Amino acid sequence: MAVSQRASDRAYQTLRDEIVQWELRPGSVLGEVEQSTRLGVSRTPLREALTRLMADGLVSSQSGRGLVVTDLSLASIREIFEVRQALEEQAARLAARRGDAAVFQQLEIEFAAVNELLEHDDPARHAYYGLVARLDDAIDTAVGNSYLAAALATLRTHLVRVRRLAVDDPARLSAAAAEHLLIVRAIAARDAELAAHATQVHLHQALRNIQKMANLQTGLQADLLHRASSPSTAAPKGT
Amino acid sequence: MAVSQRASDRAYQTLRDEIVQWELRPGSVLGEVEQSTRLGVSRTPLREALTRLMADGLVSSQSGRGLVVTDLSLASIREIFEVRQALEEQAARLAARRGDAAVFQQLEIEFAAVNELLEHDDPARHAYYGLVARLDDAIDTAVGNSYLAAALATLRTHLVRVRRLAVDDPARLSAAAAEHLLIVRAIAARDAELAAHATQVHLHQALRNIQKMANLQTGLQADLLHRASSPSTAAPKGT
DNA sequence: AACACCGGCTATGTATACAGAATATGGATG
DNA sequence: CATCCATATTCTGTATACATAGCCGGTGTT
Repeated sequence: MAVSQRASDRAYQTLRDEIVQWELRPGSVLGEVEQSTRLGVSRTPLREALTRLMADGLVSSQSGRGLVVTDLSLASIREIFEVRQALEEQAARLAARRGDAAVFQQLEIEFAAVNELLEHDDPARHAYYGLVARLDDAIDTAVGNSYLAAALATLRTHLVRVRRLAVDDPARLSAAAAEHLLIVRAIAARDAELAAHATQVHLHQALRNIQKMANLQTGLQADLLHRASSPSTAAPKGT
Repeated sequence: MAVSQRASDRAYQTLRDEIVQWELRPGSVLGEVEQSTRLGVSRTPLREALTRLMADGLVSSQSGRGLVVTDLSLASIREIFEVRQALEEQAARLAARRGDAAVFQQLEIEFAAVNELLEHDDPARHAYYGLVARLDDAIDTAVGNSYLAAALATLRTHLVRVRRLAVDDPARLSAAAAEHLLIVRAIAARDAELAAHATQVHLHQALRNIQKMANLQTGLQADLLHRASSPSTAAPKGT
């Protein structure tokens, strides 16, 4: 097995996935002994995993008493998007200047045909999000900036957490695909400023959609409790 | 003041300072036993410190065998500045919108009088860089975005490392202070776009200055060896 | 002489034991 | 009945012991 021989890596990835997938909800206390026994590793590698999670901002030490999964309020989502606007605009701009046009032309074709992807029976939208992930990878590669890539990587981790709240709106997904198409076209056409602007538009709409959904519900937090309580199977029971 | 009781914190800060101050040069191999004995802590907290340094991007595991202090080439400095442009422009813009004008008016007064600071006999420019640090803090506070603050914090760590290469130019420091003054004025006047543009100007000039100095020397690397020569510890391994 | 294999060594990765601190709890006293 | 203090428990933080894996050197064989 090439992946994750080290127990600390396994613990880190497991915990990170669980936090990102809302199996470990914000506010959950992560005791060392508790988690180490649960994950089947000793405390030493688990502590290393927790250290890395702290650096990611996924957990934080709650006033000296235990590590807790960080909260994800609507306010913090807005904060994440403020950083995202800055970094992704820059990434799109640089990718337009430096990218391999052929790569983005190929992506352009795929994004143009994304409606077919969305019509397939794919509740988790794996195909769609896989395409978005490939766009992210293509941008990272085109930019060729490890510091920017690292910053975007941690940011995207948080964004997966956000995604669990805002998905399931087919109309929004279709619109988002159209916005992505604009971005990809601009990059393929080597139009840096248009790529930057299109990215801004996309992020603005994405945040607006999240806020709209948050307003529909009577507070975001209340919904999280329901949505995260029924993990993988079945439809959430209507409230 | 609950400062760094934990041995892992002390080890982290010590190592981070040494890396940033070029006492531990790029390429230095950080063996666990070696460093733990040197710093007087056991391997466990030292490993935690190294984990955090890896997350910061100050050390990296060189092909799985041993942790080494990351390189800081001219290319990577350019990469750092690309991220910095994105983040600091956004920070300046948001600070202009949300900041307490009084705070920045006070900073404006101090930056206007910065030439007096520079004339004092202060080879390390502590007073000047202290003022810049207070501006950074004021911006962070004004923005009120923990994700942005965190991203800027790690970035600034790398920038201190860069600073060790590019300082010692009084003319540039004076010009930089003038650029800072423009930024502070724009924020105090609540002019977000001007603050963003002034920040871009400042960063452009700062990078240009670094590149100019790099060109004067016959390659940056050769100079690093001389400037950072602190022969006591950790010469790069090999030979 | 060159290459391959083997043995030892050093380094990391993990587990566990130990110490100190903080908190909760219970009993006693005002 | 409330409050305060003492004690016990449980947690984190640290140290050390142990296992394992990857390199280096040596030696033997081709």
